[in-house]
Amino acid sequence: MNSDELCQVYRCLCDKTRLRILNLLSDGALCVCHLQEILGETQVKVSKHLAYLKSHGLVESERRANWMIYRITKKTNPILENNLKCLQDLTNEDPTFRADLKHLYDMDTSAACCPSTN
Amino acid sequence: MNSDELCQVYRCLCDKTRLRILNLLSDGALCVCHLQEILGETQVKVSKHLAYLKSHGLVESERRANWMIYRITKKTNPILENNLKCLQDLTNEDPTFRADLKHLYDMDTSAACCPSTN
DNA sequence: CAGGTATATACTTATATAGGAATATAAAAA
DNA sequence: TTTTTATATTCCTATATAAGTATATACCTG
Repeated sequence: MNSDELCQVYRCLCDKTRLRILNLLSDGALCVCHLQEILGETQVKVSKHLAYLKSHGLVESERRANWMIYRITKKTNPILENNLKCLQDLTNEDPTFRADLKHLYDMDTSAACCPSTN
Repeated sequence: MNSDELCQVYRCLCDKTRLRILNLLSDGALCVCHLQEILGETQVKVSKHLAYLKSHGLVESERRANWMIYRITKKTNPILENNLKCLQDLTNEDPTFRADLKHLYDMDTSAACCPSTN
C-alpha cells in the first residue's frame, strides 16, 4: 500500500454512514435491506455508500437471489483491519455504534435475505 | 471520542499533504519553513493544511520569534496515535514518506527556526 | 519607525462528494 | 408475461475543501 491508497482508505472512513456500515459488517455479512433498516437511512443513500466502499476495495458483494450481500473485503488490508478494530473499541463509547449493534443482534436473521452462512 | 469526532480525524488523514506533514511531525516538532522545504510545496498550502490540522486538534503550535513551531498534539488520541504508527510502518513501503524522512534527516537542524529542543 | 522575514488569512475558482428524486435493472413470483 | 421486490444508477443541487493570488499580520532588526 502506498500513500495514495492510504489516503483513499481514509476517505472511505471519513463519513459517518460508512463507518456505521463498516462497524456492522465487521460483525458479519449483511444485505442492503438489513443495513438500511438498522441505519434508518434511505435505500439510495445506503446503496451509494456501499458502492463507494466497494469501488475502493473495502467491501465485496455477492448476489443471492434478489439480495446483495455485502461483506468486508477478504483481501488483507492492515490499515483497514487496524481501524476496524479501533471501531470496535469505540463501540462502547459511542451511542450510535452501540445502538446499531444492538439493533443488529435484536434483528431476525432467519429471513431469506441474510442467511447465516456468512 | 465519539463517531463524529472519529470521522473528523479521518478527514484530517485523507489528504496526502497532511499525511506527509504528520509523518514528519511524528519525528519531532518542525517549523513551517522546514516543512515547506521538505514537502516542496508553497507556503500557503503548507500553512493552510497546518491550520486545518490544528483546528481539529491534531497538532499544536507555538511561536518562537518569527517562526511557528508545529508538533503533534500532546493530548492523547488513541486513533491518531494508532494511525501515526501505521504511517511509520508504511514509511518503508512508500517512496514519498521515505524521501521526506530522508530529507528531514539530511537537513541542517542547527538553524534558529528549528531548535532541537523539541 | 522603516524594512525584512515568517506565517496566516481573505478571496476566488475548481473539484469531490453528499443526498434527494426519479428511473433503471435484476431476479423472483404470480 | 406482468408484477413485485431488492438494489443500482442517473440527474440534479448543495456543500466542503483544495489550491492559487493577493494581502495582512507578527515579530525582529537596524
